[in-house]
Amino acid sequence: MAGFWLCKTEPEVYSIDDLARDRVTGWEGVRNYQARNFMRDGMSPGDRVLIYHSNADPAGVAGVAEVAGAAKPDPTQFDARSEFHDPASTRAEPRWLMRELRFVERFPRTVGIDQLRGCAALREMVALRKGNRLSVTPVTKGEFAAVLRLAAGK
DNA sequence: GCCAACGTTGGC
DNA sequence: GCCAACGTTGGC
Repeated sequence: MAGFWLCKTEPEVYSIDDLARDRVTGWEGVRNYQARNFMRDGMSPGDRVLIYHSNADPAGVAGVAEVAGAAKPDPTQFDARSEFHDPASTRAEPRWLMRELRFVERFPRTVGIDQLRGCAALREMVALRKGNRLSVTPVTKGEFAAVLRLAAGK
């Protein structure tokens, strides 16, 4: 049974269009334990991922990716020049993990946060809950389908 | 730029 | 283990 997720990204840093160009990318820079655990223990190859543009105009879900590989150490944690460098992490016991994500589709128009909040089927979606800041959150099958319907203008 | 909400850090 | 201080997120 495939799973469904939502990953946030700031499009000025890395957008769905960048993913469309790259086709596959390592989803680096996740530095929150709960989000890491979702990537490590929750995700499986083939899972579908809503790509959410945060700090953006418009903010909202811009497209879909899929999980393309096993969890592996995020190389930026070992890079002293990276903003994601973690001097407390070791190669023997890496603290931070990432997944490869593969581009699936870009929506014709970003499904804005107002549309998401206005959709009854998304009322319980973790990413929309008050105060939620996790960059990786689970999505139900029904929620995923509802976002695709909004993207299709239905 | 503001600020609510939340996670992390570190002194004790 | 508590919790105040601090840093970050992200919508507006």
